[in-house]
Amino acid sequence: MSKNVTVRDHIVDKKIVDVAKLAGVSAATVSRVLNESSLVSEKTKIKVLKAIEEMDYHPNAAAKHLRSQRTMTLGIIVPDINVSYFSEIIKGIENKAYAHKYKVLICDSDNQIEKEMEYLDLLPDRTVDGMILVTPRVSDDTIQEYVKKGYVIGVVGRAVVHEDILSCKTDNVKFSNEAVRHLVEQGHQQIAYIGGYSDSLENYERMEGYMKALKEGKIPFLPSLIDNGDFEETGGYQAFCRLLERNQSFTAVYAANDEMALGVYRACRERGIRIPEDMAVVGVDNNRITEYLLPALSTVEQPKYEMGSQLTEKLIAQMSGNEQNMQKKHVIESTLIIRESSSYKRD
Amino acid sequence: MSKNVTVRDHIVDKKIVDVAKLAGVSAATVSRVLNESSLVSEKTKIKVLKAIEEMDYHPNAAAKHLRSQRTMTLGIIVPDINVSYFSEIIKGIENKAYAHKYKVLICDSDNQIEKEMEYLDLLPDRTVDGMILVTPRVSDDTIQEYVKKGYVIGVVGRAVVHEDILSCKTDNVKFSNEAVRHLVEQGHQQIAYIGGYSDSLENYERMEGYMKALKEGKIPFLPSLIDNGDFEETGGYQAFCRLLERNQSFTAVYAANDEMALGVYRACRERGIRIPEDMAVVGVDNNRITEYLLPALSTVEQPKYEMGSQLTEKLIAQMSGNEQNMQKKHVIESTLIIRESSSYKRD
DNA sequence: ATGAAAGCGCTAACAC
DNA sequence: GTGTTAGCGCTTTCAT
Repeated sequence: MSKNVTVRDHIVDKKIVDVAKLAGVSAATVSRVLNESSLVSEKTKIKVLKAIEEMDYHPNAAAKHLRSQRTMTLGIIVPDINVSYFSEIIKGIENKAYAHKYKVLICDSDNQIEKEMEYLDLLPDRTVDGMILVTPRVSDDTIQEYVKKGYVIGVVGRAVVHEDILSCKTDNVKFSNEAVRHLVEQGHQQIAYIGGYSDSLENYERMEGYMKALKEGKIPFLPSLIDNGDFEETGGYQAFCRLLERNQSFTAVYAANDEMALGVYRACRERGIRIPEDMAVVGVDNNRITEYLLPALSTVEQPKYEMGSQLTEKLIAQMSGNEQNMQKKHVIESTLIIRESSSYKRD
Repeated sequence: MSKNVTVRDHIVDKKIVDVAKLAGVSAATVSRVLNESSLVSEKTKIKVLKAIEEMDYHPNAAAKHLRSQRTMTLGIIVPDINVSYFSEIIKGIENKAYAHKYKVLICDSDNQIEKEMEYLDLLPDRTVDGMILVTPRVSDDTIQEYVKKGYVIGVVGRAVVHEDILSCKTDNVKFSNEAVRHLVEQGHQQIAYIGGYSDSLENYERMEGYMKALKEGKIPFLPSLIDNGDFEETGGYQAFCRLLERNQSFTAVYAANDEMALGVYRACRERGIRIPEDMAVVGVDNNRITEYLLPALSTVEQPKYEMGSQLTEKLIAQMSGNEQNMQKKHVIESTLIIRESSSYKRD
C-alpha cells in the first residue's frame, strides 16, 4: 500500500455500472448505447447519454481491449524517426489510422535489429492488432514466420519475397533506370553508383536499373564504379571517397538515397569538385532538404506519405476481413525530379 | 459469427493457466515468476520458465493493464511529426521511455486544436498513463484542469503558468537577447523580428529578449519592425514581405524559428537581396537543414532531444511516486551558433 | 513456498 | 427493448 502509491490513486474512475445506476438502467444497456447498438429505445438512449455526460464517464480502454480482443492500435517499427524519409511515412500511417479510429504506437529501433525484434513481440503480446515495418533489417523469413502464425504485418518501402504479405513500395528498377538514363542523356559516360545495404533486394533492383540504363546507352559496366553506403550521410561520403581513390575516373554519381548524396556534396566541397560542372549527382527520396541545397539536388520523388497511407488502408481492410482478392504487393509510381545538380550537359 | 471473422480468429493464444498446467503448478505461481516475485523456489522457477519457453507464451497485455491499472504507455501530442523540431523531441522521449519499459503512442494533430483535445481523452480513457504535450495549442488552463483531476501531463518547449506542472524548455529571453546582441555587435542598427504565434508566452519572452538587446545597444525600438508568422516557412516568407513593404529599412532579421528563416531566404532570393551582405539572418532551433543552406544559417541551438528525454525522465519519476521536492519547471541551456548568414560586419 | 478464489471493467449470449 | 450472467486473462490477497 505505502510502496505503490502513485498519482493515479487519487482518481476514482467511474464505471459503467455507475452510469447505469444514475440512468436507472443496466450496465448492458449503457454498453449498447456506447457501442451504438440499434436495439435501444430512443428514450433510454437519451437518459443514458445524459448520465454519461453528467458523470463525465470514459470507458476504460483496457477492459474494452480485454473483452473485445482488439486494441485498435497499430505498431510502427522504424530505424530512426528523425530521418524525414521515415517521418513522412509515419505521418501517412498516422493520418490513415486516425481516420479509422486506430491509434499508433511508435517503435524507434535506433537502427538496432535487436530492438526491432523486441518490438515485434508487441504482436503476440496483443499490445497491437497489427504491425507496420518500415525497416530493411527484419528479414523476409522472420516476417513470414509471424504472418504464418496469424499476426498482421505490413511492410513499407520494400517487398517481402513470400506470397501474401502486404507491402507498398516503388519500382526500384524503373526509377533507377530513369535516373541513370537521364545522366546518360546529359552526356555522361562514366557513372558511379552508391548503393545502400549491399545485400538487400532493393539494392539489387536499383543496381539492375542502373545496369539496364548503361546497356541502353551502350556504356560498359565497370564494377570499380560501384560502392555501397548505409543510407546515411557519412556512408555516402565514405563510399564516394573510396570511389575517387580507385583512379577510375567518372563524371556522375547516382546515389541510392538523398542522405548519401549529401555525403557526396560534402566530399566534393572539401575537394573543390564542382557540382554539376565536374560531377553530376542524382539522389533518391526527394527529402525536403534537397530543394534548399546549392545546387539543388536532382532526385527521385518517393511518395512517402502515400506509401504509408495506402499500406495502412490495406492493412486495416485486411484486419476487418475485407481481403477478397486484394492486391498484396502494391507498387506505387515515383518520378524523377531534375534540378541543378545534374543540369550540365557534357559533350 | 460469420460477420466478425478476422484474421485474428486463427490464433489460439496460450494463457497463463496453460503454462501452469504444463509446469505442474498454479497460475499464481506462473504469475509470480513472470513478475519476478522473490517468493518462488528456484526449482519451480526453472520449471515454469521452461514451460513458458516451450509454449512460446506471451502474457496478454490487455489483461495485465486491466488488472494492474496501468498501461506502461505514454502519449505524445505534436502538431506535425514531420517537422524536425518535433521529431527530435519525440526521439528523445521515445528513447527514455524505452529505457523505462514504457511504450509511446504518437498523436499527430495536424496543427488542429480539435484533434489535440480529442487525443487528450486518452488520459481519462486510461489508454495512456501519462501525456506529453509538444504543442503550443492546448491552453495552460486546459492542462491545469486535467492535472487537477489527477492525470499526468508534461510539457516540452514551453511552460505552463500554473504551479506544479512539469515542463522542460529553454530560456527564451536569454537566447533571444544573445541572438540580437550578436546582430548589434555586427553593426546592425535596424533589426526586424519575426515572431511565432503572437499571443503565446514564448513569443512575449523572445520579444522581451529582443527589446532588451536593443536597449543595451541604445537602439530605438520600432514597432514597424515587428511582424509574426506561424512558425512555418510560408508564414516567415509572408511576414518578411510585409516588413519590406513598410518602407522602414532594416539590415537584419531575427526569426523565431528556422522554418520562418527559410521563408526569409526564399524572399531574399526572389528579390536579389544578398545574405549576409544586404540582410543578416538569425533563426532558432538549429534544424539540420540550416547547416546545408548557402549561406549556412546562424541559429540558436535548442537541445531538442535532451528536452524530450529530460522531461520524460521526470514524468516517469513522478508516475512512480518519486517526486520528493522535484523541480517542476525545468530550464535547459541553449547556445547561439554563428554561421555565415550573420557574418558580415557593417560599419 | 504454493494454491484457491476474487475481481479489474467491459461486452455479448441468453432469457424474458 | 432490456436485464442477468458469464467470462475475457491476469494479479493478488488470503489461506495453508
